[in-house]
Amino acid sequence: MFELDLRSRAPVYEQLVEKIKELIINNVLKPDQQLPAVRVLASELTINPNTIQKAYRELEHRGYIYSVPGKGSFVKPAVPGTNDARLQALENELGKIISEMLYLGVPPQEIITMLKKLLAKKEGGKLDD
Amino acid sequence: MFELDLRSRAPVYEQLVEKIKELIINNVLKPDQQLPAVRVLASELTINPNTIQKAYRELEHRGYIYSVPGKGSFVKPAVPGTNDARLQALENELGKIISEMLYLGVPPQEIITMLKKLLAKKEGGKLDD
Amino acid sequence: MFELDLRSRAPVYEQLVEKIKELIINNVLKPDQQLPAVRVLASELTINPNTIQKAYRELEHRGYIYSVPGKGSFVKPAVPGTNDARLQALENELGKIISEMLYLGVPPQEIITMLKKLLAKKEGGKLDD
Amino acid sequence: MFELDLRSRAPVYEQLVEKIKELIINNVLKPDQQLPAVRVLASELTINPNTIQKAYRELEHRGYIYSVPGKGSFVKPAVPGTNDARLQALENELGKIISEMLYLGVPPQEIITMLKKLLAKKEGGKLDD
DNA sequence: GTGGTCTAGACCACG
DNA sequence: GTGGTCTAGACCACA
Repeated sequence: MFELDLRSRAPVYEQLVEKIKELIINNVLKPDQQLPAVRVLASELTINPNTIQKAYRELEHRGYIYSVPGKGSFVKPAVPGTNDARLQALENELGKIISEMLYLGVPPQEIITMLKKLLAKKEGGKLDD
Repeated sequence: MFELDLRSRAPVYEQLVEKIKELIINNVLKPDQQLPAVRVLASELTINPNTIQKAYRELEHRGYIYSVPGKGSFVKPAVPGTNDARLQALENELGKIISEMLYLGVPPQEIITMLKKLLAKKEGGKLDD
Repeated sequence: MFELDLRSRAPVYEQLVEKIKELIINNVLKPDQQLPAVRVLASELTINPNTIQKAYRELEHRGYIYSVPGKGSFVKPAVPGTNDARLQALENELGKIISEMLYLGVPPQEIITMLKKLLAKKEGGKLDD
Repeated sequence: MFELDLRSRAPVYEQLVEKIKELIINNVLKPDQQLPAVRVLASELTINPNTIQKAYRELEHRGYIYSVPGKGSFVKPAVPGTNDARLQALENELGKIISEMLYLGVPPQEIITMLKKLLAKKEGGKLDD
């Protein structure tokens, strides 16, 4: 399903959170789709089930999935307009990235072009579903 | 000079790295300008000099500053075209941010507008220097 | 009759208990009225009859209903003055809620107002029956 | 510091969360005061440190404390006006409690009296600090 | 010394 | 079979 870097400084469970979050955001994992069972994913990644569970719980706290004991874990459908705080944080990050690009000598026009290209790709990817 | 959040779960030295990196990127600290001496900064921020040391070492490792033994640490001038790896990483991050914004329901057009607004602000700030 | 949230992390039988308890408390289910048969309710809610059984057993244990073997389950009439323990527990819960409201900055006067408003609504609802 | 019921159906870590939350809400644990170290509390309660940590992390997620690695865990000062959702939930719970009290035969006037008495006690307790 | 991560392995409730 | 809880015990980064 995906790869983990066990030697990374980032905790394994955090890497898991990021990877799964990405799959959800990119619509690879669809709303209400079931995630791999804790034990299954654990054995696939040769990682302790507790670590997977920690990742799942963190994803639940962050609002990306929901877990039903005895049933499984599922992708939580996003409700637009309920994450203003998150959006603000994203705009903030965006600002930092732009600053660094400018610092590295990328012309503003090129940044805009880059953004448009990325948007086209993402939108295209979405239409593929 | 700047503020640290000792309550944050982010390590102090990491916060330092981020803050100084920001000052360099935003051209507040100019190329070849000398950074505050370790002991001075330590007493100003009332934190352990070892922590400052670690932050400076990290900044040097990441290519934002250089150290001259016996003299101190200085801002490393950015040379356009020599940081393709970093640029690639930034584009990657940009992609993730865009994905999440789309996921949260922000229309593509609005993202472009947001970017342009941010660019205008940054460029304006730079011209002020 | 009512809705269950199969996505909730609360066990289905617990949700059932709460819902039915609410119906009894709010006098929608009257004293000595018969509850739906286990199998009927099970097919209506499309859940396992065993789950309904468990909920009914729990409700009986808590004193809200009584079962007549071969006949079915019925709402147990409340006899004022026989539930001091439950009342004490409720006062306890009330205390906790008040504490948290005060902690969150709600002025005492506003809490009293809120209570009176709620009481008016409940009493009104009861008169409607 | 407090007691746990190891035979209860409620998970130990949840009991811990509730108890500590109560201490914070009732101002027994003051803002920015340090909580007992994970290992210390674990040995005091003869419970596994992991369980304590799980409770602490949950409290952090719910906004009652903050943990700084290497430093300790501390009570997070409450910021009034930032918990509308929580307040709504509390009002909801309040409604249920009132319903049940009415069901048990408590006259509305008595409920108001009870509330006022509780408020007086809580306020008095706060003034004691 | 602090919180944090991770493993191995056991047991439980739910449906 | 599912998620959840708990223990015992090891190791790490930070200040």
